[in-house]
Amino acid sequence: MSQRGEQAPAGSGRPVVRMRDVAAAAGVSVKTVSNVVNGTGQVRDATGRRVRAAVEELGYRPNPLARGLNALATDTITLAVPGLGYGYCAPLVAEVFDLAEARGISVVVEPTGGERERELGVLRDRSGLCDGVLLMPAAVTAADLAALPSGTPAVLLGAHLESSPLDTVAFQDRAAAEAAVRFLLECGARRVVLLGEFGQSAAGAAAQRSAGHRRALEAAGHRQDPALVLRTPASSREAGHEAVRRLLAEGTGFDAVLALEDPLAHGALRALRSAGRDVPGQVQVVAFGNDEDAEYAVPSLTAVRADLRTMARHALDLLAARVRDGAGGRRQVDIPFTIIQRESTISHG
Amino acid sequence: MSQRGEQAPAGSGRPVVRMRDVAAAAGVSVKTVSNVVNGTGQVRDATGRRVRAAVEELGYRPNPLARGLNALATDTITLAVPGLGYGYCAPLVAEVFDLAEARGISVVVEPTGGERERELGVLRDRSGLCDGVLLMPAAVTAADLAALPSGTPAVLLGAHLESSPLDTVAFQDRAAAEAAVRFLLECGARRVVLLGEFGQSAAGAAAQRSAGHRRALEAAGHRQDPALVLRTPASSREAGHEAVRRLLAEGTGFDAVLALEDPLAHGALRALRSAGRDVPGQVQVVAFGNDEDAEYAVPSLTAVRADLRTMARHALDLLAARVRDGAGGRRQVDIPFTIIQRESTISHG
DNA sequence: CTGAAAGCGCTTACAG
DNA sequence: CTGAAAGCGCTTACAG
Repeated sequence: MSQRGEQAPAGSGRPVVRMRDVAAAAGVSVKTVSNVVNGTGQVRDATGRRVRAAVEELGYRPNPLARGLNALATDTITLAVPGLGYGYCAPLVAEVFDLAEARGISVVVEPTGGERERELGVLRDRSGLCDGVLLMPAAVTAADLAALPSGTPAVLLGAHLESSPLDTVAFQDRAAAEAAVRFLLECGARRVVLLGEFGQSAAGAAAQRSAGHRRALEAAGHRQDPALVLRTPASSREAGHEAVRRLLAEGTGFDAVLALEDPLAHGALRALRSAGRDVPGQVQVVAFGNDEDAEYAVPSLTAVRADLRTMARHALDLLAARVRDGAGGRRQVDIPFTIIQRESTISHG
Repeated sequence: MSQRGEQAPAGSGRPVVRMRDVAAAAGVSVKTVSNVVNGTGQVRDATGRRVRAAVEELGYRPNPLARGLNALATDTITLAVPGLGYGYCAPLVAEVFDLAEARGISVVVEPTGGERERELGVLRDRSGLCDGVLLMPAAVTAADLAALPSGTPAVLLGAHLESSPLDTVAFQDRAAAEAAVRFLLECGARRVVLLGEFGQSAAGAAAQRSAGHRRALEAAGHRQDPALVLRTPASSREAGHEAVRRLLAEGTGFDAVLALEDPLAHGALRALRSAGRDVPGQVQVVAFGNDEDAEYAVPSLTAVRADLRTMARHALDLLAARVRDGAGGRRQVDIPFTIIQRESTISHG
């Protein structure tokens, strides 16, 4: 006997209509209802109509939980990001939503706060709930990932974790930073401040970008002055503002700023303005980011922009392949970038 | 017989460890494992240890789908918003995540694109997948909601839908707009432009805010000049820029702008700057929003700010009560607001 | 084209 | 304190 009979669950006030109820109403078996609802098997026209009428009549909706329990597939993926407020998380999440929807899969966003334990937790615990995980790693290391029992299919988003076992879609961070600094040098800059938050991870995006900064300087016969590498406690506007304000107060000379995240650049602009420095006349500014704020900043910000939609598409493709084909050689996709020139740099050539 | 036996599902490479496997390994029944895993019932210390060891050993993780199927509760809520790029969606989603996590419930974000059909679809189809729905309505009407088979518990977020049957947490939009306009009048403004995107819905936030605008003007002995109500096609910076640019080109006189969304105000600022109008000297600007951009705009923006965290908290409380207690009188919570004075208005008193 | 049975992985009464 | 059975709502082979 059903433990609930025809009753709704206590307190919910929601009548539960089961496939069985529809079958009874239509005078067919549960299997036939299932066939009609899912378009599987063959169903006679008349039967189909009768079933659909009953579905309509009773307001039947299939229970995805029960369906998923059988399929061992949920048509759901988990997207784990530090948080919607971090860097390009929000726009990237939006792109993933968009593409996933077109493919008929749901997306569950799981914030990790950029904490190692929570990043690992997602990989460990979301198995049953979703077909795969898209993780934007902040604190987790390649060793952590290698130690994980190879569970849920997963794809890393954003940064390369060199020896990690997982598929990765990453920005060409080092190349992008290198290009940005080269660009600034061509614009006449000589002393380029690197402004950003550096995590522990030597493989993280910030480290890659820092390496690019150094290489571009060295290629041009300069060297990376440690005084010009500003490590901020966060990637906020406030952090950018404070770091540049302090640099100005110290009297350290510089003529350009490369900000690793958009908000830092906005803070830097404000500090420069307060100090009466002209941008781009005295100091040029370039920011990593995809932010529409960049266009509306004063002056508008020259930006190193990665194509988040392309990133989202590759990530979903890799994950789908992984879910379908299981383990196998690690795959890696690099996302290119473009420099969008705006008012914060001196146009040239 | 199990259809999978000891095999992993084809292609996934993921070994599935079931409760039954743990039970076998620990030499107990499935029920006992369940007791240990969930902390239900009584379990002897030694048994508990043995079970936990087996769990660890085999890397067992409970399947939440199966658990949910029984409980008819999923500890998951669906948060349906137009999209992360819309208005205050992203920060509100972030707040909901935060609070939900602390309560141990997962949040699935479902973008609706602000389309009526998709908004209704969420309410109809997410029943099995979650315990309740938080919906930020954009296109749906009270009549639509009334016509819905009373299914999933749901709470409306943001705007009041007067005769809707659902619980609501809303901003005091009309009162806020009224206060903002009154504030501008006290700052010496006389002709206050209302800049925003108005949906079809007469009950929407924009309509409420427009009503507040009118009432404040009338209370001060002015009247709402239709030429100063700018209906934008979107709530983007671009739309704000274009609308104000056109108003300036037409030569219509005005000395203040109340923007219904933050980005519109940024666009307006840019148009004013291009036209050489001093802000706040010639034109004062106030924006609805919670945006940290407002602080870093040039000039920084005076904002009407609602407390999104408070809104998120009330929404979760209402939904939890609804899930727990079922149908009953409709509840409604109003979220207050504050005006944050910054550089875009002339300080007074 | 349709049905009766077994199963997905877990929990909930019911017995001991 | 622990177990064997029935059930959650659906689907998947297997028969007809």
